Amino acid sequence: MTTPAKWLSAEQLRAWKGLSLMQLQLQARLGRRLAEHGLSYQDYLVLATLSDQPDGRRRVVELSDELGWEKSRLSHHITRMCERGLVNKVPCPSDQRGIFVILTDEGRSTLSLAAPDHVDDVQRYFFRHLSTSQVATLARIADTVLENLAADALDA
Amino acid sequence: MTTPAKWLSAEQLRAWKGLSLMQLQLQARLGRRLAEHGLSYQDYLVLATLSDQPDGRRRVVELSDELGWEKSRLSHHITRMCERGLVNKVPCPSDQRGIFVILTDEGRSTLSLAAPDHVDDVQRYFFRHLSTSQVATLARIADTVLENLAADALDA
DNA sequence: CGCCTTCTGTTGAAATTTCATCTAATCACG
DNA sequence: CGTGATTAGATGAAATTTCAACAGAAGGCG
Repeated sequence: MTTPAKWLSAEQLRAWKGLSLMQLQLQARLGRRLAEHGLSYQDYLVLATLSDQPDGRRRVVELSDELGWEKSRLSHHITRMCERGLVNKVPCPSDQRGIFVILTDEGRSTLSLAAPDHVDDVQRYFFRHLSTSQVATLARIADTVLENLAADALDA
Repeated sequence: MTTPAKWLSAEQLRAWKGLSLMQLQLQARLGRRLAEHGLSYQDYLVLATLSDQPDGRRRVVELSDELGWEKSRLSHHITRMCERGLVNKVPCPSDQRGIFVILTDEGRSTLSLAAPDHVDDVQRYFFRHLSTSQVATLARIADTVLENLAADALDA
């Protein structure tokens, strides 16, 4: 064969374009609802990630990994969320460089107000249209692709 | 059960988070390569969309639909790409409000230089890890979700 | 026609994100 | 221990994206 693939097939193109368009539209839609609670979609992600932890705290670097955000972006964002009273920053005892980001009471209550509507939207606009096996396929695809990206990043 | 779904299942969560993380990382990776050709990922999308058309031209409103960008974002972006000489703007004869965005020779050649590397990356980092049926599933999911979002936007 | 509504695209300011750089702390290792 | 390399996070300026408001053109309908 010449090369593995000179271009994308029609089906690949449909999947590729569709996926990013879907992501954009979905995010826009979800953001519109979250705005009613005074949160951006990004704010929500941060709050939700913090609340995954029982003590509502995460190292900045952990958040950065989980969300896939550059550290600078996260740092700026956390600063702004701090000013709004949604989170706090406290130094990490075991690593003097580290910072814990912690949910404030207000952050927690804002999240708990927004979450039901948000989850409802995610179900309505996304999962409602997917079969169980489709969901499983998505999860597996994401894991596989991410694993390979990570592996590739090591030797590169 | 209480309500249809109070929260997301573990598998749903895995799919949901994985999908957006994948998108972010993928985009970052692809962007890094495109930067070698002096293009951002966004630039590439615009150029590629224009080059889909035989005459390399699109109405701004068409681009906005295809890319899912807000018109203001697109307007600013086109302006900047104009200044860099990648595209031109010409008024649309049949609709005095309309603007055609057109690939310049430089835009076309920049794209043709960047495209092979980019397509290669998309294959390497994404499609390489997917079976044919997984690709088909992705395409169908995106279409379905987008259709329902569009339908929902009408009566809302 | 005249009026009202919708559509297209632009604009400038504000908010967000990126980029390069910097400081301090940890780590690896002789 | 000491030194050089790496890591965590912050910072300010530049680039990008959003938001609200706007102007002109089309379209609908009396």
